[in-house]
Parts: sequence; structure tokens; C-alpha cells
Amino acid sequence: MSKDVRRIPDATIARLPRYHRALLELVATKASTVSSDELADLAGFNAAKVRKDLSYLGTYGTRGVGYDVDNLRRQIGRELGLTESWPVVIVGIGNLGRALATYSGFATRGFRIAALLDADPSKAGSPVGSLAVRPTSELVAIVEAEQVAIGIIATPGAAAQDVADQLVAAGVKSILNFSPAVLSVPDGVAVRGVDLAVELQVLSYYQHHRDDLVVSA
Amino acid sequence: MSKDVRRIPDATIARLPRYHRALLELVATKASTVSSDELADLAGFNAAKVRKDLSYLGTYGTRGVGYDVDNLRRQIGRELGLTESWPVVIVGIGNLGRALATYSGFATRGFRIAALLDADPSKAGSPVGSLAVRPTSELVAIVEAEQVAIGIIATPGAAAQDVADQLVAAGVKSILNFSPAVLSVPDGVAVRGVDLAVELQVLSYYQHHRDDLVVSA
DNA sequence: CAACGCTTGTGAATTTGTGCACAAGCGGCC
DNA sequence: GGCCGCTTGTGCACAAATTCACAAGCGTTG
Repeated sequence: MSKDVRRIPDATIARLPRYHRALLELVATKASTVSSDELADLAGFNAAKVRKDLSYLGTYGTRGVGYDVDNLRRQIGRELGLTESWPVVIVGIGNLGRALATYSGFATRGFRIAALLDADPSKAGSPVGSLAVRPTSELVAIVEAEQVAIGIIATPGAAAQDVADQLVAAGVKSILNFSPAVLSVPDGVAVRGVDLAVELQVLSYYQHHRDDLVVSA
Repeated sequence: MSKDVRRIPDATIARLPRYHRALLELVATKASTVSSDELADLAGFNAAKVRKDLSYLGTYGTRGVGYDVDNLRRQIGRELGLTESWPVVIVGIGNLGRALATYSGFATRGFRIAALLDADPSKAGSPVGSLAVRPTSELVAIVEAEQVAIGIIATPGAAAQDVADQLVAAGVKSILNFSPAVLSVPDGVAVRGVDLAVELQVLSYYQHHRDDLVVSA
């Protein structure tokens, strides 16, 4: 009895945030409508992809005119679940954790930092931005009290799996992992990893093979 | 007259760093050989993908046995161009830039931070880790002196394109962009972007649609 | 030295994603 | 009201990536 479960391709979902951000910029300008071509430019893709991606969400464009900036932004936001800001916890308040805690982009793009946690008791109480660092033992209470669904891991790799287990036990269903460790979590918990060194190594590959690529014919 | 230009799929290249890291861990243990199955576990993929990926590099496994840990690590490192450490510059020494500057993962995985740069002259001279922050005006000199090929942008979005232009003008050929801005660069320059909020928003999508996905039949 | 268990390497099938090209349709203009 | 320019939405062909399934081959054991 499930209606038509509109299945949006993963590749499209990964691009929606970029559209969303581009539209936020457009809102700031006077622009009230935008064409797939312009949006492609702003988001860094091509027009055909933009149209196909947006078509999965529904028919929000007007032929001959383009897309209504404000409406489209709202639709994408709704699809991404950004209608109200998600509370997130950051675990591991080293240099990276501190940087994430003070990153303004989270607040402006749909997220609210509910708490900063660190296993090191000597860090507890010290302020980072407007929040104080709290001991990891308070995790369960915080997650429950604030209905936290997303956790960010910014610990060293060695501690990451342990923290992940605690997050899962506390009821967190989505994890963003900045440590280089590969996490194993039960079904139903989503994990996304960002490994800073991995990104550099990929660049290193293309840098290293630049000349190969030019060779042809 | 180009020999066989072994074209490695982009998707594979993006996974090579994960294999490389898993192998580094294996080297630390006693393990001298590893099967595609184990490696898949450690890197977070599946065995078939591992074997196919590795087959693009050459025939480094032994049937019935597995892959020689040390040799495979060396081969992947060579392919990624990690035989000696690349000098990188970090531009934009805010919270994120500072975190990147002190991130130990870069040093252990093939990169050396050649300089920290910031446009704000009041930051110049202040030490971050073992390096002093230098004004962006020194960029050209540094890139030339140290043969820097990779630049990391950790500025706010508004400054990112400007910094990218300067990096390109200085001769940097690969850019890792942590700002949310979309950069435009000439052909021949590689850009990779990591937008922290984008990753969270993708998680938000799956969190938000968790129930839809379970609905079936 | 033959048989066996184990693991790689890879063709082939399948799934997923991309890009083209054009019909459909809106809005303005004469 | 009809024509025209512009931009969406999408069917289709192609390309890339994933997964399956199995033959090839190594090493060990009796």
C-alpha cells in the first residue's frame, strides 16, 4: 500500500545540498528566478544534471522562465529535512573539534550544536565558543534531553569506534566521522566519513599522473 | 606511441587511500599477508570491489594466499604518488586552518606543511604548532622555493575564489577547498572540495527519510 | 605427484549515473 | 489570438561502476 515511493538517486541527494547553498546565495541577491543554466554555474555542475536532479523532487520549474528561487530553496530544504535545525553533538574536542564547534556554517545551514563532549576530564568545563565542554558520560542524558539524532566524531582514530558505540547506544542514528577509522555500526545507523588525508591523497594521485593524462593519440 | 595507458577508474582512485591506510595498520600488526576479504573489512568495502580495484594496479596477489601487505602498500603508495612527502600550503588560518595545521594525519600520510598563510597581517608572525603564520603576499616566493604543488584553502567562502586565483597564479596545480564556495580554475588545475555542512545535510536527508526506506512490499 | 582447499583475477550481467536532443509548454509581443 | 523565443522536463543512448560467479592457479597434505 505504499504509494509511489519516489526514489531519489544517491548521486542526486549528494548534490542537493550544493543547490540549496547556491539558492541561499541567490536569495541574498535580488534574483527571484533562476534558470538551470545559472544554477549549474553556481553549484558547479551542468544544466542537464540540474534539471534531471530537480525533476526528481517534483515539477517546480516554469518552462520559458526558470525556477522560483525562494520556492525551490524551500522544496530542497524540505526534502533534505532542513525545516528546523537538527541538534548535533560533537565528540572529541581537540583542534578539529574546536574548529567544528565554532564553524558558523553549521548554524546557518540547518544545524544547532547541542553539546561538546570529551573523554578527557581535564577538558571538562572549559568553554569553546559559547558552550562548555562536558564529559562523555553525560552523552546519554544529553541525547535524550535534546533529541539529538546526529553525532560528529572528531577524536583520534583509536577512540572513534568506542565513541561510535556510545553514540549508537545513546540512540544517535546518524554519524559524521572525521577520524580516519572505519566504523562498524548496526543496521539502521547511517555513517558518513570525511578523511582529510584521503582527500589530499586523491589530489596527489592526479597531480602525480598529470602528464599521463595529456598523453593520447 | 603511448604504451598501454592503464586507465584507473575514478571511483577506484578515490578508494586507494583507504586501502593504503588499512595496510598501514596491518603493517603495524604482525600480518605479512592479507586476503581481499580481510582488507575489505578493514577499509569498509566488499571483497569483490577490493579485488577489482587492486587488479587495475597490476597483479600483486597470490591465488590461494592473498596479498603481501608490505608490497601492496608500497605499490598503492607509488600509484598515489606518495613516495616522498608533498609540500602543501594552508591559506586561511582561522579555527579550521589551525586545526588542519596541527593535524598529525597529514604528516604521517605523505604530506608536509610548507607554510601557513593568512591575509590578515595581524596574524602574521604568530606561531601555530611549529610554524609561524606568514602574509599571503609571500605565497609566490614560498611556492617557488619549496616547489609547492598543493594548496589548501581554509578561508571563509567569500575569500576563497580570490585565494584560488592567487594559488593558481603562483603555480599551484592542485587545490583542496574547505570553503563552501565553488571555485573556478583554468584547465589543468585540479580542485577537490570538502564542505562540512554538505556532509551533514546528506546525513540529514537519510535521517529524515529513514522511515520511507523501510516501507516496502 | 595427485587431489584438495583456498583466494585471486576477470569476463559478463546488472545497476547506476550522465548527457544529449527535442517535444512540451509558458509568457510576452504584435 | 496567434506567433515566437526561451527554458523546462524527459526518453533514450551511452558510459561508468558494481556485483556475480567461476575458472585459473598456488601451496599443502597425504
